[in-house]
Amino acid sequence: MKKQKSKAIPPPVRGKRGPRPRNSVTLKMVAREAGVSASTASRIINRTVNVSDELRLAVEAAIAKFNFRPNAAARGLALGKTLTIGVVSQAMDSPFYGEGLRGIEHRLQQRGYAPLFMSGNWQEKEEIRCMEELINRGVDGIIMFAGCLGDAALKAYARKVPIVVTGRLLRAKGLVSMQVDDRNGAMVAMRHLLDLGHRRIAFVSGFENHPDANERLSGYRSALAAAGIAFDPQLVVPGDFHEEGGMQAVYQLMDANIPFTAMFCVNDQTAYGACLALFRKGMRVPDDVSVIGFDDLPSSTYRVPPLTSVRQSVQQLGDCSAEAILQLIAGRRPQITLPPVELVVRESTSRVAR
Amino acid sequence: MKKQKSKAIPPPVRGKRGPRPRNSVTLKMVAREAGVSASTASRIINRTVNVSDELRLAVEAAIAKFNFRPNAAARGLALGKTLTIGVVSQAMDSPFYGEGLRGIEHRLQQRGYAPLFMSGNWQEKEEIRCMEELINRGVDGIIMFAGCLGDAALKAYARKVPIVVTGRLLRAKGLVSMQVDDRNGAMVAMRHLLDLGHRRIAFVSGFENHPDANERLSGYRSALAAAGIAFDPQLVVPGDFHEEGGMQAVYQLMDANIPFTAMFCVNDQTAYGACLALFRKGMRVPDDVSVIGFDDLPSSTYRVPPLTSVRQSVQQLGDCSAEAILQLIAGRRPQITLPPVELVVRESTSRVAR
DNA sequence: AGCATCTCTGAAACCGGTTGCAGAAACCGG
DNA sequence: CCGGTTTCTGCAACCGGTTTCAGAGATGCT
Repeated sequence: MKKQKSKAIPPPVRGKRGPRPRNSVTLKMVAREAGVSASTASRIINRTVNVSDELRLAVEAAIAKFNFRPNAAARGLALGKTLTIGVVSQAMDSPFYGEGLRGIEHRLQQRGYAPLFMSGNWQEKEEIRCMEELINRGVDGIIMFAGCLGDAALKAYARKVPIVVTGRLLRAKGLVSMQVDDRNGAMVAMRHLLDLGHRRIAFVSGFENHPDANERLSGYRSALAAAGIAFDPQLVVPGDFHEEGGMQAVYQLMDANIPFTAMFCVNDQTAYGACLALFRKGMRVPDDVSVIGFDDLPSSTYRVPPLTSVRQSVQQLGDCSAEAILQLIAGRRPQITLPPVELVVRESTSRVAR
Repeated sequence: MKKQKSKAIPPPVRGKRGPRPRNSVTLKMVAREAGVSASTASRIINRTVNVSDELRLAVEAAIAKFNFRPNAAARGLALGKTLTIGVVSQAMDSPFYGEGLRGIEHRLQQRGYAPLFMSGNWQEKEEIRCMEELINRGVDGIIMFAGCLGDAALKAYARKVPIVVTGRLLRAKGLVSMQVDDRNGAMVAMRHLLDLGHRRIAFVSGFENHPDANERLSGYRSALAAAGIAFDPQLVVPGDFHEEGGMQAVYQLMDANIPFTAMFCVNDQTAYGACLALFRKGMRVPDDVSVIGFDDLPSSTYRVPPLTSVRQSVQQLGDCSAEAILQLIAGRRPQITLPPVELVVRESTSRVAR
């Protein structure tokens, strides 16, 4: 007889608790105003069952009067869902991620979900922190936008919460991956340069072993092979997916006196850096060197000269990821196809000088 | 005697409810594992009171064993706070907002808060939707980053939740505003151009009546006045804070045959557009026309040529806003000062051609 | 030893919603 | 006019934490 249930203690309705200056209207208040119970009010709000018109109108009036909005935390707690999707990317201020995030935000919003963005800053450890944080905030799903977390870890997380990951191919339960056709995009870019008569084409890559970089390199090599041009490893220079990498690549090539008439950059930011370095070296784009990027960031339209690039619509990638995670949450196996890559010819490429 | 508390109804511990496949470890499970009650476990986790070392270790072990992380929704509900700050900006994919958001994110994260970003897309109605959504999600505070919502509405919201707003001056209870020194920044930019000998300086503005644009215009006029140059309204052209506006401005000036040797653009994006339009018109920057921007976006470093600009560190602005909202929540009246604006001279400005 | 204090700990009341269950009211057919 | 349905509605039990309050030991003091 550990302790025998009260009765000796007539529940002494304790007064207000300490910290409760919450400035919010509660369901109970609405219900009282409308002269119904909280349950009924809840049911009316969620259209769970039919109720008489009379009550419905009364409740709706009360809601309007108080401008009542149900507390999301409470609802989340009761329902076990938060209508929130976690999004892990690398940096908010990167034009690449920014565009993707916009796509995600737009799609989620129109479905009543809100995104919770977190940045991993290109560090696996930070990404893990983000995942943990998102999970214990109870997000209904997670979109990992071009992250660098290992496949195994990702699969493990997928057992706790639905996940959509972009930028790699990976199959697992509760997980969907989406990847743009890097290889094909690279071939499209290369074909453009080859058509313009270029034969010495440099490739500025990204971080070593980054899947996107590898795929694009693979496309680069295939296109060369298809054109019957021998692959010259000297023309492949590592980068960092940022402007700085593009600049260094140009300096490295020119300092080593390696001749080239065109550059295929792993992404637009790298191309920006390359253009600047070429400018510093007194080379004109495209008259002396043609430059082509990948991603077609919005700002590429406004570069001087406007940059030729391979469009993969990062925004659309984000949009599709959002759609996929929603379907995954709904229990369907999403079958989403990304739009094909597309060459956008502007003014940074031209026929090779003879 | 409304209804006399049970006793007739021996609380028939109902079995598991329908939808509860939640894959989470609960405090109760941890407590049971450690052989203590939930209350004690909670106290240990939050360091609310002293407990014997023995129990603490037991609980910590259990937490580690299950990798327990308290459910944020439940905690939020109980505490009345969510450790979440709502952030309303205009667009995630804008380099300007992206940078600010990054500053906010970084600061919040190191204080254990998470940002909930929402975009208003330059529409007051959308901003209202964001505010409502954030409030009923129970955010602890809101940062309105360069928003366009009316002052009155903002003040009204400030009575429900602490607010920090950037880009305008406004005093109200529960509200703090932060503004960069637009006027002074504009004067710094102008002084630079004037020092280089320019006399016909165009100003490309933003949306009409936008406070930032007005302040910068005011600085433009003051600098002219200080240099003893008459203000020529023909040289002031409206824009849209985007590249497109900068392009149109150049076309408008040149089509009207209005001579100018330099342009002061209301922000960097406008300057990008101006540079492109000048390029299209066959004018060289800076040889024929000097161009200066405002904001010093990261990508300005990598333009061709690198853009001279007034640095206001949007990231730092975000950082300060985050600090301010945290202080406001803590009940202190924040006393934050932004770093002063700073001229960054690069290669888009040069001495006027004679 | 006896009584007042102090320190820990657990039961139970909350936070603000949702929902299973059952009772009440309205509706029906015989 | 009555039992059987069907439709509504309210009570109370959750969701997973935090916190008040009181009870149990341990300690201190006379």
